[in-house]
Amino acid sequence: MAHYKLLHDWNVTPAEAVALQQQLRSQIRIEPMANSPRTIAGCDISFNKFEETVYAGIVVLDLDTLETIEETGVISTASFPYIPGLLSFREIPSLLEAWSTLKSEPDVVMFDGHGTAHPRRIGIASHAGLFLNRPTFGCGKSVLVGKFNEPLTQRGSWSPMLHYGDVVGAALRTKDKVNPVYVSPGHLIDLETAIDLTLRCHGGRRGFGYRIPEPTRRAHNLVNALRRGERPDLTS
DNA sequence: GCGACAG
DNA sequence: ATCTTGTCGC
Repeated sequence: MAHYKLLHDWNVTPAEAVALQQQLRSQIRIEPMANSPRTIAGCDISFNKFEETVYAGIVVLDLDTLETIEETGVISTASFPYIPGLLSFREIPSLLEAWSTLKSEPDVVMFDGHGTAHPRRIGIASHAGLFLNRPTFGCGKSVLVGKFNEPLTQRGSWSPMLHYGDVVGAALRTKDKVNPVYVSPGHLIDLETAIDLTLRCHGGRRGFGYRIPEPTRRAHNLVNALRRGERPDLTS
């Protein structure tokens, strides 16, 4: 089973969460990946509004064929509320539970959110990367922080996202004429590699494929099916 | 002080 | 995030 290191307690107040981010940010390493990845994991959580129960899932794919290698899901509970800038404290705990049930160890992990494109440069992808101790990056559907020029409409076009003088990520077009996704490195990876991997995770080519990259898309479908009770096999 | 604000 | 049908545009 895949493991991770519990760097700190998750039972904290919002103020303590911010203090933890300030303390952890110095440990984040933005650098080229040490090894060429063969597998990539996508993760996501789903829940019914106003309820504590959350459904967390992870899907592992082969980077070359985009075939699903493994998938897992868990039903858990999230006590921390959603607060912009503190998303990791709400989602990572349950995602780690799912992670611990994985048989394989993904080479790199994609998150539905941001990495360095965060007010304190430690979005969910970066935070999780420290716990998992492996390359991670974020691919969000909307912006938290960062200014950028609209990239050209062609798939593959991108423009840097700037925040207080730092290039924190990229607005990347994953498909012709559709809104861009926002990519940023999490830990043990650089922006260029994160962009490349995101493009490789597209069922791409001429009108096929979606805006959301396959790892996240499949994880999203998985957790929704779990929430609706359509995947009893993942529970028992 | 006002507005913005991942999922 | 989630609740939901049709509809505008390429």
